[in-house]
Amino acid sequence: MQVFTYMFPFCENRHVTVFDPTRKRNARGEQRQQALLRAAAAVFGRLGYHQTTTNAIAAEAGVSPATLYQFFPNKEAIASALASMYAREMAEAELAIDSEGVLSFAEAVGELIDVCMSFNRKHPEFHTLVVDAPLSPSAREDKQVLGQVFVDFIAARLRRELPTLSRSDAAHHGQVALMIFRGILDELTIASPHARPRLQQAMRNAVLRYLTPVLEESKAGRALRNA
Amino acid sequence: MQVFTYMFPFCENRHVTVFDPTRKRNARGEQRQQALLRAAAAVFGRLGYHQTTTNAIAAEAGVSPATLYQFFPNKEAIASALASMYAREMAEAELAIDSEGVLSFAEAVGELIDVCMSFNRKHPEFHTLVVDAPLSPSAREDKQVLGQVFVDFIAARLRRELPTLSRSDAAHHGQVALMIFRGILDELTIASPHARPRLQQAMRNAVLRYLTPVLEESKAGRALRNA
DNA sequence: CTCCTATACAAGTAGATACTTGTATTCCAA
DNA sequence: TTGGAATACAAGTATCTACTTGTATAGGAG
Repeated sequence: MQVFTYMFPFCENRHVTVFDPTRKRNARGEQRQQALLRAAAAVFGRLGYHQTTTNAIAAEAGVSPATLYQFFPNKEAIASALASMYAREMAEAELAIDSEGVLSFAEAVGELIDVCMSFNRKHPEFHTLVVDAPLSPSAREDKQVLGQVFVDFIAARLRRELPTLSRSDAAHHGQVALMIFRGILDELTIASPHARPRLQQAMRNAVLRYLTPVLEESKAGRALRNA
Repeated sequence: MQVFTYMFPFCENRHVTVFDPTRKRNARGEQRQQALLRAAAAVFGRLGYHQTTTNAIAAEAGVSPATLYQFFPNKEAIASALASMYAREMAEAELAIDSEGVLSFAEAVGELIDVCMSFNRKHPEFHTLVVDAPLSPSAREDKQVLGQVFVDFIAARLRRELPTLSRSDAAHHGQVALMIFRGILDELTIASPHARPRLQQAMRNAVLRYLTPVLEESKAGRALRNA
């Protein structure tokens, strides 16, 4: 796989036959690129990452395979572009939750879970991209940052309720909450519409029931010490 | 892909050049088949299902690729044979838990989780086989049965504590417990040895904290009605 | 022994699919 | 208007890997 070929100005033959990251885009090109991303999202959503072929993406977008490679160096780059987009968008949505800080712990965590579930329902292809696709380093970082935002949200809320909780313990509980979320999300993405509401409720229960004892046990400890 | 070719008795050329499920094995053949399965397990464990090539399995076993196809019709069959073996073995181990029925709810569920975690640690390749590999119908059934054994174990224990709980609710909670288990297991399989004990504890906490309120809330309800 | 069959492998084939080549066409800035 | 750059695609190629072919050897039942 040749990612791209530099064509230096002093080079005789300057026409670009492979992807060139420095290439200028005109309006048509920008639209094509967006259309290709939309098409890729649709096909990834239908078939999953591995089953999706670049030819299928090109066909879905109504262009030839060669055209696709004018805009993306390879299949991974398409998945990475989408995954990065979604990861940043989702992280932003999480950061916007309760910016005034008026929600209770349970309300805030419930809202976090709802936001994440809605996002995954709105973009079903996100799941396969994050789970199955080999992403570029930069996309992997965006994905990792997204996870960190989730973890930090919960850690911050835990420490707001219980300032004596160490940062590392708070982060640990955030991470476990994320694992629980992902475990149930895996099923949610393949669940029948009929089964979904119950699972969504189970998701909230599972995460909150894991987290609240972290606060409760400590209150109990305080009560004991105060007695 | 040609799974096998029937060589009928009245056929002139009876030599078998592809896999034949009816073929008799001698001692050497049985050993080769086991060695191939062991080799496959090792490579699947190192590389995951998709990255593993049949050539790599043959090389690991020290045989030619052609020899491998004397014993298995295709790559999927190797994964399926392993997955079936493991799924049955694991289900058996789960069914053996607390056969005398002396453990408390929390002890029994804790034991279930320990058994499952140990098994996955002992056979790291099981995870990729179950998650990534396209299995044969029969292996898929074994996998599904394994999941059901986990769910039923928890459902039975829930109903033993709380006979008024409906079968379908009990099964639902068992399923959610399984999702939580899988979510944390995903991380456990890639966690550093240093991080593992804490995660194992988190696993027990997460599942038990999800399940115990099912019993507690109902006791609370009963207490209210009795007041 | 002797014949049939199981075992073994060197050296392939076949099919899928990510990606390229060469060239024609459109756009737009100067 | 015109030339260079961007867009577009028909028709490929290259590679990977699951799987076969043909043939040679070992082993056990009779």
